[in-house]
Amino acid sequence: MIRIDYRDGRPIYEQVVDQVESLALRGALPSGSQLPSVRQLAVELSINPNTIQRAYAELERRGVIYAAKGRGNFISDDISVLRTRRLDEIGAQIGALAAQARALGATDAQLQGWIAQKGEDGT
Amino acid sequence: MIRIDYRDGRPIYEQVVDQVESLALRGALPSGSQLPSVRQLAVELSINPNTIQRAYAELERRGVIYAAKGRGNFISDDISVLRTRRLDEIGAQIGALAAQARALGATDAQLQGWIAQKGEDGT
Amino acid sequence: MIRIDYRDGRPIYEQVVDQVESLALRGALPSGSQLPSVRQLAVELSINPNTIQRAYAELERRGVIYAAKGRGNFISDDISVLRTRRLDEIGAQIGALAAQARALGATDAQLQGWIAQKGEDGT
Amino acid sequence: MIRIDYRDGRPIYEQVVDQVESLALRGALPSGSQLPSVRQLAVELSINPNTIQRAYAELERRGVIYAAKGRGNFISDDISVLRTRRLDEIGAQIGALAAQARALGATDAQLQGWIAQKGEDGT
DNA sequence: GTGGTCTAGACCACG
DNA sequence: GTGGTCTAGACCACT
Repeated sequence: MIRIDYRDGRPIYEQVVDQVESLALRGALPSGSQLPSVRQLAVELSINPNTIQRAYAELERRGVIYAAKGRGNFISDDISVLRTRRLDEIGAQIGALAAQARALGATDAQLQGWIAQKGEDGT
Repeated sequence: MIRIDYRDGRPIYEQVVDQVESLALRGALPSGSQLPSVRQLAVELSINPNTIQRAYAELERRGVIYAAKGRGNFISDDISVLRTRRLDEIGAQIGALAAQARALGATDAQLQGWIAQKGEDGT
Repeated sequence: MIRIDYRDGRPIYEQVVDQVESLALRGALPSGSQLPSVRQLAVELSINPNTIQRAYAELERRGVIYAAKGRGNFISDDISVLRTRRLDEIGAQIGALAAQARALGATDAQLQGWIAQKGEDGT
Repeated sequence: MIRIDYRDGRPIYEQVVDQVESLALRGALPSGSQLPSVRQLAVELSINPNTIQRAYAELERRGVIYAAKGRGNFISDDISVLRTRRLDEIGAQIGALAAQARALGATDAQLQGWIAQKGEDGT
């Protein structure tokens, strides 16, 4: 379910955080569902438990999951709030990139093309 | 002309690279114009000459500038090519972000709003 | 009567202890009244009887309840003593927080506002 | 400047975070001033560098300090914002405790006494 | 068995 | 020399 790309320059714990967050925000991991334990996921991905621990701590800090000592880690209930917050962030990033593109001479048509849904008429 | 933000987590040499590249692509630094020498810019920014050297090396690798030994560093002639290449990169990033946003339930109207030019009717 | 919040980071036994103690000190559980049995409460809350056992042991240690072997657990008689002791603790905490606030530049007016009864003129 | 209390049940890294944050918010560590390096402070307190690293990471997350790779950690510029935020937190805590105290029968006089400045007429 | 903390030691990027 | 990441192994509190 989670994959580590060692060629990726980003730290492992960050890759884990992003993938779990993405799955949770998309609803692939429903609220209340239990995550694999720190040790179990560490074995599965063949990395150190401390690295998973760090990823889970960051996810809890972001409100994506909550930790119950002795029981496990679970997807948080208020995911929709996080989803809208994430959408705001993406919007800000797209806005900044669009401004950069315009400064380099991009036309509205180009911008439209970039955000157009890929394969929208795919069979 | 170039400013270093020490609070920024990004490395100093990267900040220099990005700012010079941005100025060149926008045309603020025309083709053939000479850049400040490594030592001069290092003194001006109060940072280590090695850091400037590294930034200039990266800029040369990207084709933004070229180094003429004993004479100095100059903005490359083929800036327009780099500009279109940079626009392609931005386009790819915006496309990826737009796909993410759609996966989280963003509407076309939202996407349109994000790329809309800010203050287009500003006085 | 007692509710467990699994999202709360605090251990379950501590949540049980705090809630029973609070009910007892407020008089909602009068002196001498019988508590649910360990097994019964464990079933009701769907948690391990060991956890309830630990909570009751802690409550007995604090003098909030007493255990009569073979008969059950009962609210202690000397609740008023515990209430004043608890008030002393709260007072110490408020005092420490007030000192912290003053060190950060809080005014007396702010402190007064914080301890002012909320909704004192509520209908 | 920083002291670890091993009898304190709280984790070491949290003690470091709280003490540095307190010093910064009170102005004892002015904005821009450099903190001891991770390794140096670890030696000074006779604890593992990783523990200090974790404390500094948390302080950076809170906006109290910023880290410049290869240069060191420095107190952030916008401390006043954090101070008011911290005061809001303290106010909320005092409010909650005051409500608890009232529920246990505390009088306004008692509350006033608790927030009264200690030793205000000390010679 | 589970999460949380800590130690010890190593490697890398940056300046 | 400095911060950032990772591994290995250990101990503790909680269920």
